[in-house]
Amino acid sequence: MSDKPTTIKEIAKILKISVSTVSRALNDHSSIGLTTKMRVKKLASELNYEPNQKAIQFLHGKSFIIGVILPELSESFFSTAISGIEDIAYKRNYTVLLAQSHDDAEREKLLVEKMKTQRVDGLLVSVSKTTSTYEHFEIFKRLNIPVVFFDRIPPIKDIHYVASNLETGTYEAVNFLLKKGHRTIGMINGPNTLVASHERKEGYIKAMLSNRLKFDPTLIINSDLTEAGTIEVMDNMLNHRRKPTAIVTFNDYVALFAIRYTRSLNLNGIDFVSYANLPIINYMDYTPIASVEQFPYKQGKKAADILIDLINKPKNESGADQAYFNVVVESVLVVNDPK
Amino acid sequence: MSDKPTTIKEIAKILKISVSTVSRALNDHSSIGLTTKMRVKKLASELNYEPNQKAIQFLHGKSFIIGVILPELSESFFSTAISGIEDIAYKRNYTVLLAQSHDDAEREKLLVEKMKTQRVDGLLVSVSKTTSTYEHFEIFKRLNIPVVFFDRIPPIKDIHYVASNLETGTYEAVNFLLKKGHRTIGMINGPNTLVASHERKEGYIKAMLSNRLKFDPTLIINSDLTEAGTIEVMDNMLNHRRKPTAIVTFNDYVALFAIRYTRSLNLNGIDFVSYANLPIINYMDYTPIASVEQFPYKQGKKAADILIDLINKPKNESGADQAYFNVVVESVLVVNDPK
DNA sequence: TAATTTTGCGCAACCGTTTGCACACCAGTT
DNA sequence: AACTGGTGTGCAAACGGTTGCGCAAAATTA
Repeated sequence: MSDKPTTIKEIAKILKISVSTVSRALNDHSSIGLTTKMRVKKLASELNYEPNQKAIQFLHGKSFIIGVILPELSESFFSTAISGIEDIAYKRNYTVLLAQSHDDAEREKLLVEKMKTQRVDGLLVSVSKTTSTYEHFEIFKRLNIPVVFFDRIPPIKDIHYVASNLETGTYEAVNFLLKKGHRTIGMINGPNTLVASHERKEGYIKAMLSNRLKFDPTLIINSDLTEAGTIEVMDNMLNHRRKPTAIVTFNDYVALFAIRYTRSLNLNGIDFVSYANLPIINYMDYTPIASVEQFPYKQGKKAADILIDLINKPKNESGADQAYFNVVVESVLVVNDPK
Repeated sequence: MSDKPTTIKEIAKILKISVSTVSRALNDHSSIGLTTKMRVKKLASELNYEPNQKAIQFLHGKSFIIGVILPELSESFFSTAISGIEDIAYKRNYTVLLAQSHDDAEREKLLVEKMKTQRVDGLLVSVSKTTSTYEHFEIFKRLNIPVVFFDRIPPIKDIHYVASNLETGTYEAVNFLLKKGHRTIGMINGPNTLVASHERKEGYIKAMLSNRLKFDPTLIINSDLTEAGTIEVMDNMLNHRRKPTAIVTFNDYVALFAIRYTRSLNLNGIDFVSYANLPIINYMDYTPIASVEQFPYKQGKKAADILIDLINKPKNESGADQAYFNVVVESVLVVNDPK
C-alpha cells in the first residue's frame, strides 16, 4: 500500500504539466488558471500528497525548530517555564527541541553540540549549576544562530537574557520579616558562581541597611543546595552566637529540607521565607510563610518571544554592534495563607 | 565577519578540486589520497566548516528527530519519563521534539499535525485524558512513520505500546490492605475511558475474590481526578453504609486531595494506598502508607528504544501484517516508611 | 615494453521544492 | 498590420551534500 510519499513530480507527470505549475497551483499562486488549480488540488488530495518539509527546510535554510536546554524538568520552575516556551513557539509556528543537562556541565556541552548539528534556528538555555566555562555557546555566534539565556544566566557580557530580578524580591522578603519583628535573619544562599546568589545577597543587605540595621555577613551562609548541605548549614545557623529567628532560603526545596530538619529537632518558632512558590507547598503542613514568586511561565514566554524575534530579525546589515536584550521579570513576594 | 556558513563548494573552489573529492575527503573515503585529505581537512577546520544538516536530512529523508506528545510535564510521572526517553534518544543519536497537550484533545490533534509537518522520524504519545477519537494518529501509518504509545494508551487495536500493568500492582495493593486487616476497602478510580481504570478495577476484584471476600461494586467510585471531584467522591465514601477503613486512590495527587479533606474533617484512621510514588511524598507529613510504583523512567526508556528500533527496521518487505510491540512494565507496591 | 591493476580524482545525477525569467497565446488598442 | 498587455504555463537554476561510474596517471605485474 503506502509506498514512498507522493511528490510534486508524480502529480506533474500524471497531469502532464510541469512541476512548477503544480507547485504554484498548490500554493495558490495568482498566475495559475483556476481550472488547473482545481485539477492539481483534487489529485493532490486524492494521492494524500504532503509536501516534504525536509526539502522545504533545506531550500529556505530554516527548520522552524528552537532548541531548549535546561537543567531539570522535574523542577517545577522549569516544567512551568517550558510550557510558556512551548505556547509561544506553538503560536509562532515553531517547535521545541528539548534537552536536559541534569546540571552536568559536560552533558550540557554535548547537548549544545547536538543542537548545533540539528541546526536549530535558535537556542534557549538555562545553564547548569556546574557550568563554569561558556565557550561552547560561542559557536552559535559564529553560525549566526541566536541564543537567549533564561533564569540561570551565565556571568558574561554580550548575551541576550531573561531573568527575574531577585534583588527586589529578596528586599521585599527581608523587609517583610523585619516588619514582623524579626531582627536576626539568616540566609541560606546558593553557590557564588550563580548570578542569583549575588542578587539575593544584595537584596538582603539593602533591606537591612534601609532599616538602619547593621549587616552581619556571618548570617549569610552558602550551601550546595542538597539536603545534606542544607542540614550542615542549618547546624551552623542554629549554633550561631546570634541564632536567627527567621531564615531566608535559596529555594523551596532548601526550605523544605531546613524545615524538616528543625522539626526533627523539635525546634519551632523559626519563620522561613523562600523562593519559587512551588505548588507542593499547598500539600504541606509546615511551609515557608512567604515565597518570592518568579513567574516561570512568563519568563519562558518572554524568552521564547525574544528568541523568535531575533531569528526573524533582518541580518545585522552593517555588521555593527547589535543590541542585546536583557529583560528582567520582576519577582514579587507572595505571603502564604496560614493553615 | 561571519557571513554565510562555509560550504563544501567553497572549499572545492579554493583548493581547485571537485566537490565530490572534498565530500569524500571529509568522510574519510578510502579512495582519496592522504595528502588531499589533509589539505581538505585543514582548510575545512580553518574555515569552520560545518556540514549543513538540513541538506543531509533532505538527502537521506531522515531527520533524526523523534516527536513526543504527552499531557503535562509538571506531573512528575511525565517529567521522569521524558528523562528516560531523552537518555535513549541521546544514546542512539536522536533528538526529542517535545509538546504538551495539557490534557486537551483538540490541542493534541493540532500537535500531531505539527509533528507531521516537521516530519519527525517517529512519534511517542501518551494520550490526553480527554481524547476520545484516534483517527489523527492514522496519518502516521500512511506516512510509514512509527508511533509508540506509552502509559496512557488508547483503547484501540494494532498499535505499539509500553505501559505498566496496573492490575498486578493493584492486586498487590489490595492484598496488602487485606493483610493489614482491612475488610472494607474503597477505590477512587479514574474515568472509564482510560484503560488504566479497568486494570485497577480488575486488580481490585481479583484480590477480593482470591481472599474469598465478596466484591461490592459500590465501593469503587469514578472521579474526574480533580480536587473538587475527589472531595465529592470522598463524601460518598464517608456516607457509604459500609464506610471504608482503607481507600485505594487513582494516583498520589488524588490521595493528597483525599487525605487533606479527611484531615480537614478531623477524621483519622483511614489508610490510603495510591499509585505513582511521587517524590513529594517525602515532604509530606500525612501520606499514603503505600504506593504502586510504575517506573516512569524505565517506561520512557523502553518506549524510546522500541520507537527507534521501529524507525530503523527494514521496511515491511512483503507488506505483510507486521508485529506490534506491546510491552508491559510490571508495577510493584512500595510500602512507605512510617514517619 | 606492453599489459594489467591500483590509486586518485572528476563528472553528473539526484533528493523535492521554489522562483525568476521567457514565451506563447489571445484580446483589445492604435 | 503592428503594438501593447494580460494570462497561463514551462524551463532551468538553485539549495548542499552524496555517490555510481568513468577515466587518467601511476604502480605493479608479466
